[in-house]
Amino acid sequence: MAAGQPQPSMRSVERAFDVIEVLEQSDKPMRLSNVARRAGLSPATTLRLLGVLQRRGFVVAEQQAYHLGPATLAAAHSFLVTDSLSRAATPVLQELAATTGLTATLHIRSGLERIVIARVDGADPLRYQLPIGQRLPLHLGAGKVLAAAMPEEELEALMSAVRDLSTAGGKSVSEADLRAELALIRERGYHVSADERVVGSSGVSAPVPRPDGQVMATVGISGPAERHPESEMLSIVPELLRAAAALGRARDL
Amino acid sequence: MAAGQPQPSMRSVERAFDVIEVLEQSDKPMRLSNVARRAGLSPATTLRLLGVLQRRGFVVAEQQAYHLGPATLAAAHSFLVTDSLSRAATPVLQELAATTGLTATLHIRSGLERIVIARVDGADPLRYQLPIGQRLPLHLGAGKVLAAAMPEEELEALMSAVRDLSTAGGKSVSEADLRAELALIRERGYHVSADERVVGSSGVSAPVPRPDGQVMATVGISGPAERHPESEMLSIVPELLRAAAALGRARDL
DNA sequence: AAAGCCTTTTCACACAGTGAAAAGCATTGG
DNA sequence: CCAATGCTTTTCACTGTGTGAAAAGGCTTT
Repeated sequence: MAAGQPQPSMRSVERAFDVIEVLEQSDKPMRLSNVARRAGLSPATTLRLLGVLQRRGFVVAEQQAYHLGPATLAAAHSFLVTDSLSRAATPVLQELAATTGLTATLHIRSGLERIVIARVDGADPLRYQLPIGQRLPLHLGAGKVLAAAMPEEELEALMSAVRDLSTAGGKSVSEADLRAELALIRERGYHVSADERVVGSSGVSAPVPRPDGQVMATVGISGPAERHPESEMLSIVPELLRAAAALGRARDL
Repeated sequence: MAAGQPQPSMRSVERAFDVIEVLEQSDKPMRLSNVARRAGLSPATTLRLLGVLQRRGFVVAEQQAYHLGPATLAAAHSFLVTDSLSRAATPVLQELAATTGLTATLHIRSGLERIVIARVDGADPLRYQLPIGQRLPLHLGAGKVLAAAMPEEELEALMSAVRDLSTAGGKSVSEADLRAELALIRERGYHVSADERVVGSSGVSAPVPRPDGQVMATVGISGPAERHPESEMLSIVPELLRAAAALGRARDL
């Protein structure tokens, strides 16, 4: 395996993660019946799975409302300490943030989404949430850099998984539009965005290449659009590409 | 269920989490055979489990070395956003840290360990690692506050799980010693420690009660021992207890 | 008090998950 | 350069695990 997709099923294990995903998507604790419905499982099975997850600390039940538990944090901690990209991220992002005054972010692709792995805020006071660990789409903003590197098969899966491709700015986007943009990104090696995922925010992102050529991560810079015109974003590109290359080299300790 | 321990087994799911735990404990990527050995599973089964975990993003394989993946971060993010204690933690810890100048920490018990859920550094430059998500023992430092609240059965499990009860300072501790200390903590409602888990570090911790009386979390304050004598730690106790009560009340939004 | 919905338990069956063993690969050393 | 060792991956037939329907037991709601 190590990269294969022949499916030795493991149904019950798969279902356990379905439950985790359901709980992850909810922003508040869920009742059993609700979890079961969302995960497409019978209440009996769901109860059993939640029982195991609970004993393992991945789920916490407050009376009868379930949500994810502290063991998720312990696992995440291990990931951050072990993963070579994560470990390399902080200093690189810090330098980017320091020299540009903007917010620097590292995303890793996971399935048909991307996850915020690290982030360093620049001088600009545009700080929403502490978004480390947040799942974000692949078809908006920095996500496009990752989408541009996907094999056709997965790209199709993405297209059919996403109902509405239009941006937060309200611009409607067809599949053809998106594909054209991805081609452009592949050609140029970076992507400049504005008002895509967040209105009023613009940024530049570049792919972080792995030794084998695969692209599973992006580095990006972003900030409030009015204060930072596209020209400024473009001027950062060389430095961004240097940072991306540095991160790419970091995979072996 | 919701608090029960009748064991509807789910062997394969349980094993999946055994694998996660094994990977979590290792600070570097592991090979298949190694994971299998540590988890006590056959290579075939281990491979299948890793396959599922990989597809779910909970495990990443770099060539043939496995470690935890970015999906753990996404789950942790959801936990931090959803869990009422975590959400309440930051402001409370900030105030504690600000008024005392020390580091304030919140732990939650998970199984026979505790996990660092939130932490705010005080003025003192005693900052090792970014330890959020770290697993720490229940028999040292703030952990004792949690151990003191455990039902006898679980306490016994803890005692037999921990081989060596002695502190980092080198003081050897018998089971009777520990039990006596736990009784004292139950009586007083807080615990002052020095050189227990980390040499040169001392602190005070208090239990965070839940409405049902259960104690599954601790708030604590800690700093370098020479600069902060026990008397100073004791003077903080009232404020600490107030913080603990505030956190206890926070469980319902 | 009855109706409705939720959680939890029980049970018999089917097939998902299993490990032994074989087949492929890589690495090491003579 | 080939043999030997140790790892990963595949295959396969058996068995016990995981399964959902249905019943039983709790809450709320009206």
